[in-house]
Amino acid sequence: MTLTEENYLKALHRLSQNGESISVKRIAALLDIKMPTVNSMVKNLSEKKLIKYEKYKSIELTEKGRKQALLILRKHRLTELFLKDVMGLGWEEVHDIAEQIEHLQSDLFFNRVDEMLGHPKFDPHGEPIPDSHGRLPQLKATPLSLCQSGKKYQLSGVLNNDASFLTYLNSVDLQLGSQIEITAIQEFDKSMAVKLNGKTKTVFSALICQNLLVL
Amino acid sequence: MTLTEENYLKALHRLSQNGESISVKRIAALLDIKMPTVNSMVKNLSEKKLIKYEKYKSIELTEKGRKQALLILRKHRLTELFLKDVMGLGWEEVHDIAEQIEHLQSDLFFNRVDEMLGHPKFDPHGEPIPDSHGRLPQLKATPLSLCQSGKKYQLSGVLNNDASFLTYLNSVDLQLGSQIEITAIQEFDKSMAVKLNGKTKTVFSALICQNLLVL
DNA sequence: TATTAATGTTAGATTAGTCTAACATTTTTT
DNA sequence: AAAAAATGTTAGACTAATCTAACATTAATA
Repeated sequence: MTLTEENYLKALHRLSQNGESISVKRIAALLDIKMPTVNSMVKNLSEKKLIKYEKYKSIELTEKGRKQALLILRKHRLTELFLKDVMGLGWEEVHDIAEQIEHLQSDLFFNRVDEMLGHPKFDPHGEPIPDSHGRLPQLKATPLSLCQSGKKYQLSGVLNNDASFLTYLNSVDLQLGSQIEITAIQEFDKSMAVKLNGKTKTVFSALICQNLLVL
Repeated sequence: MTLTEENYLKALHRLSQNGESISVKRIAALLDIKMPTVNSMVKNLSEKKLIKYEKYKSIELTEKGRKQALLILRKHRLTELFLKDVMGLGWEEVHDIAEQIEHLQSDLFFNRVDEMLGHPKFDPHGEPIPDSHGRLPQLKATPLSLCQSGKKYQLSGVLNNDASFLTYLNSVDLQLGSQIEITAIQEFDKSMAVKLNGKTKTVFSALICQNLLVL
């Protein structure tokens, strides 16, 4: 597969995420490429059985195509974690570099990255990292707001990256992997009384709960 | 610059290393590409002032071209060291991966790699690593066999990668950067009595001395 | 439902990098 | 110095990925 084809597959996968059907227009918009160009690439990918395509109909990834997309996504997410955790780059700096590294052809390299990170299952946004066969773990991180009282969870990501939110998380010493136990939920405003890492007790507003992803 | 252009520049630089003049034929052979293809690329690089080219004459890198080539070489050599020392990959495994990573566009990434490695000046073969401006250090690693008695040196590379040789180096705990002090040189067989890292005393045969590069 | 708007497709051009076949120049050998 | 060999160049074709302009179909709206 060419680098360009890989980028189309990634885009296709991303568009297929939010339920809506995939159109030439949307691909063109996402990749900032003109529609006729997309059209010819769509034909190409269709010939390679990576997508299902019929004129004027909406586009779908085949199983083969989805697997390829997930393998690229795996490389992207592992790379982001690596750049951040091993190399100490800032979260906002890693995306562009990962966009380039994700296209490397070297199982050896990515297996080693995976190993150095301890075979992570989720990235810092709580998004699952596909395994080396392009399969996704069944588990999906849930917003804390949908969780039950009396249970324990692990912070697996956040849905909001505002500085003020992240600063708050720091202030209560909440990091990826931190334990969150819900001790009570207020009926009225949906705020939650929680115990963090088995120690600190505090209260999360509904808004905070909506932005914390847990497992 | 495109990836292809970068690879041509690297090839040009490599060919310019061993004195001989650079011909279309030699570039074609090195890159495994047909001569007419090389010919057109040579014209292209010439227009971009990266090489000096006249029909039927031999080819030379311009200062600009050499600088570009050295910047790529820098990325390649830093990457190889990183893959080996930070990621623990084998020396024989790193080249192909570095060939891909060397084309990444990210000063941030390579500066961080450089930093994590402690701004190394030489790669494990004793080859100098160009600085971030594409300049080479004046120093050139020397075989230990040409060094003087009573002086201290740092191991900067090896000229032999046989397993038996490397195993030997391991057995005397000799690594890149290790200190080697020459305490005496035998007139007869050119063997050297040495003190390693200020501790271990041993004797290196002439053959060993010829294959150790020091600064 | 007829028209208009939005979206999708085709046709044909362009660029980078590659090729083969044919021709040109330089170098080597006789 | 002439012939042969080696090397270099030009011409023209091909593929992947892009574009614009024109045309076609589907969806929205009056």
